[in-house]
Amino acid sequence: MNSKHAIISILKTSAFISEILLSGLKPYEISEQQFNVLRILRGQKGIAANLFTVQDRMVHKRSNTTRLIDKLIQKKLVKRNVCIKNRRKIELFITEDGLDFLKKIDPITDEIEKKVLKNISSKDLNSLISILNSIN
Amino acid sequence: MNSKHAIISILKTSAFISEILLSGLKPYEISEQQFNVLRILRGQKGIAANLFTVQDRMVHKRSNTTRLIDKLIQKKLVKRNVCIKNRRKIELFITEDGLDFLKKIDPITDEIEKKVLKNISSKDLNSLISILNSIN
DNA sequence: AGCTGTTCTTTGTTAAAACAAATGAAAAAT
DNA sequence: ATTTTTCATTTGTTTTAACAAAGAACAGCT
Repeated sequence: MNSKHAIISILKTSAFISEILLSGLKPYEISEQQFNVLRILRGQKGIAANLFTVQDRMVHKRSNTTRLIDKLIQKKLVKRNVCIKNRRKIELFITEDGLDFLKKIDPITDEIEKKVLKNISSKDLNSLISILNSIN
Repeated sequence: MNSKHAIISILKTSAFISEILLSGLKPYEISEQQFNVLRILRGQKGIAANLFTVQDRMVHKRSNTTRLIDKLIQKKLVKRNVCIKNRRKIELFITEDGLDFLKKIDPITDEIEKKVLKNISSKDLNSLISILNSIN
């Protein structure tokens, strides 16, 4: 009975946040997924990531990561090399341009994130995180 | 600091649930959004819904509701009339076929919903719902 | 070496989402 | 009564997601 409510709340809240984030990103002509990949690569701190690694950390695992990254490479935000040790694998890095780009957008997403959660107490925020993390 | 964690948890959990739901729906060849619209129309209990009403209750508000409903009409799960009182509006109803279809799928989604949340106590479930509802 | 199976990534194709603009109908204004 | 404005939905176009299948590279085996 409550399961259904909880599921709907999660899905709706997520869609609500996504829509706000997307409209914040729009002026910069980058999709939510591209933005996520870029942040994953920044999180690597110079260590190469292959497609599987990226996909594993992505929010939406069903999307076509190759083509998503193609777009980022077109924009020169990401660099792709073939791995010398295992030529099936690729090595992905964020470029300097990519880092600059993120630096420009960070304050915007930070503000959105804070704004969205402004009514939630710090205690509730922690409960929320821990409950959600026990789901997946 | 925690805002970012919370946002990511919400988005990831939602994507996780969506993917499971989608794979449950797949054998029935209906998308998550089509399924949602169908449930919204069932919730109307015979009262006509117009596009705006449906869109307002949908999880993803950016999608093209006209074409989404076209698909449901093709499948004869939904009926669309022009409203006589105001011919700009349309009247949407779920058909008998639509109700039967949902009756067939309900147990599957119910089971998924329960399974996904099986580790969450009833108390936590209620906190979760109330925290999320205070976001949007 | 040649064959077989497995891994990692790409490509092709179809369906759906995202956005802008257009249509048609009613209401309001002149 | 005609024009303008607003409303509700549809249509057109481009981008992205979803899925299946192919391709290239490696590892293990005989």
